[in-house]
Amino acid sequence: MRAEELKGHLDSLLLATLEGGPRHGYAIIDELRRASGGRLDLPTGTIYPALHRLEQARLIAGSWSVAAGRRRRIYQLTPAGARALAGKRADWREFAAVITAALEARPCPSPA
Amino acid sequence: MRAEELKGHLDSLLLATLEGGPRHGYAIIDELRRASGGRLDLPTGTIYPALHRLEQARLIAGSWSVAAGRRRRIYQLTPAGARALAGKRADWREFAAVITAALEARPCPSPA
DNA sequence: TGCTATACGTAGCGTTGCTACATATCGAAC
DNA sequence: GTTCGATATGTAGCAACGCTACGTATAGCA
Repeated sequence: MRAEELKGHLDSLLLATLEGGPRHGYAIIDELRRASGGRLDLPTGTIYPALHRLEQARLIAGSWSVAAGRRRRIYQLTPAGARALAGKRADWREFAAVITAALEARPCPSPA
Repeated sequence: MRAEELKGHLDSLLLATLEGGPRHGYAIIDELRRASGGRLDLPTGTIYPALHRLEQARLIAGSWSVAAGRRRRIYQLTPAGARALAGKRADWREFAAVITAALEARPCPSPA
């Protein structure tokens, strides 16, 4: 999976993962790997800045917790985040349809 | 259609459009608009640099022509471009499947 | 003591698509 | 005749994004 492809779609994945309940960053990586059959294995340097962005945008809310001596930042969807996710799902469906159509459809033969 | 979404997929669209025969930049914009039902309306500042990239990568070959007093740069797929397009189509199908799965699938409830 | 897994973080980089602008020709409108 | 829009190409500079590479820290096991 090339890196550039993911651009603009990562936020949707993170929000969708948090739809299943609050999670911390490391667990989100695990869940995305699981949900994709291992094809989505995102580095921490991708996840954490993205979570910070989403938190600043108030789409997710974070809080610290400590379990087994390890500090974790637990994130959960805000109402705004849930609305954003719905919009992003619709966006994705349209985007995927457009790209698929343009890729698969035989274009009109060029007049040249 | 948000801008970031397209990143990493534009090259595929351009190659696919040229699969229908040689075309110049302006005509590619028209064809993409037609093939997408108007939902893909790319600015020239997006198309031309992308075409230059693809030409430098030898995936397309350009040549000047003059019709009705207007100079045009006609591009056509190279054999390498056709191979690249096949790969990109496969990439897209996998990418779309992964994102769709991650977006639609209910994730495992978090243990938290 | 060292290694691995867990867990978070950031600085810097490279790629990419877009905005805004510049240039030029042609045909139609005024 | 000049203005305007469509046709046609081009570039400089910007902003956004995901990744690499690093750093920090704790827990558990060999």
